[in-house]
Amino acid sequence: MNVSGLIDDFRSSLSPEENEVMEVFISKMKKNKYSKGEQLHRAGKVCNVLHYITKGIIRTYYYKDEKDISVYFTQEGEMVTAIDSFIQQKPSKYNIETLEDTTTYSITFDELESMYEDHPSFERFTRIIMMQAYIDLVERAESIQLHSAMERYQLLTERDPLLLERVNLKHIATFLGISPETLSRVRSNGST
Amino acid sequence: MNVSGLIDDFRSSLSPEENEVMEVFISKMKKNKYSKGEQLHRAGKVCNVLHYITKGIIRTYYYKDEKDISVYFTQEGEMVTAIDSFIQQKPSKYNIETLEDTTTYSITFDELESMYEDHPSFERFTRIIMMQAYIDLVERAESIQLHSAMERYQLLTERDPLLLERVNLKHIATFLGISPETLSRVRSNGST
DNA sequence: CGCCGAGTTGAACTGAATCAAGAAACGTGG
DNA sequence: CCACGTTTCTTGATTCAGTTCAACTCGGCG
Repeated sequence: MNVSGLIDDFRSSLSPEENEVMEVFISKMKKNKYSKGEQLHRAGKVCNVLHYITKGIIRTYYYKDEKDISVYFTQEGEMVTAIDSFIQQKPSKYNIETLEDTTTYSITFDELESMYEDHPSFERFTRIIMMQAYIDLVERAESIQLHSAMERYQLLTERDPLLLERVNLKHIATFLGISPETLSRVRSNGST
Repeated sequence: MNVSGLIDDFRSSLSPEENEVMEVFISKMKKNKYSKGEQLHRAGKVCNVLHYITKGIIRTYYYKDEKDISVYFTQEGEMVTAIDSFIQQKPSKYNIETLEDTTTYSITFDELESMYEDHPSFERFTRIIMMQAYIDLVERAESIQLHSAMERYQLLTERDPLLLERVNLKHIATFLGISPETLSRVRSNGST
């Protein structure tokens, strides 16, 4: 899960009483600091924490036949959790690690559930986030299905040029669904 | 958007007062009948209708470089809308058509919004649907990224063998992200 | 009976993976 | 701050899965 802009964007669209609910939400969040290379979540475990990143960058990945496949990169202003596990509270297939020193604010699954109980209007927050996340994912799925390695790389450079500075190319490669060698060639050829 | 089982599954997990909200929801839905080949939505228009299918099958597709690409097939017990448009009320890139004579129950975007207003707990309905849809889509995106044409075809035959009986192979092919020729070969080779 | 779309089959071609080797960058300890 | 080993990235040669183009088959349906 990986939603842009989110909290600020969301809050600006809120009514006063909704904003109050958001205050409660934010007050429940706990600050965390992680150093580069730290593991936030391991595959096989149940993930019950949702992180909002204020500094740093986090990689979500898993193993497919021994090979490490990157699924998303989550940066400042975005949220990350092992989504498969968090939603259903079942063991996750994903690993989550920091790629830089990172600061997050986190909330647990239980706290979130109790938010829904106490403040039904808070469901709206998650609904809107999920919808946006869904649309982003549709775009990603289609980009993999329909675009060549070259096109996918170019789309990424347009959408998030900074990411290439922050993340190893081998991770970018698996994220794009291509081999590191192909990514290298795509980058040196440039135009075609 | 394409969620399995949904209304029945969902209702069985509801508390009495939640079930009441669902009654309101259902009472707002309007029955529709379409014949085979009818167009439910056209790309470029804003889609403000959500359909729940009780009979028939519907194909969502769009054009990429003149080519018709199938995105999903929605069957009985599932919901369909031009998701990109419905969520944000912007013009859609998708077309939606029936592949058989089809019966649906539909609700408009405005009615749904007013449901949220009047019954905040209804947000939960959409939240849970979106989450499930999200997880399904993640699986689909990964299947395209990581599996060969053969594997994708086999996954589909396991997950939904009936679909192959109801849908032209050329549509199955674009849905799987392969050419009709490759699909044909995959089907005749069988094992490998 | 002949047409038409759907599906199959064959041959040539191509984008990307794989395998292998070398170059560059990185970081850790002395 | 340099030296060394490790990891990351590039480059080349080969191979392969899947596309494209083209011809052909089959099953309706006017």
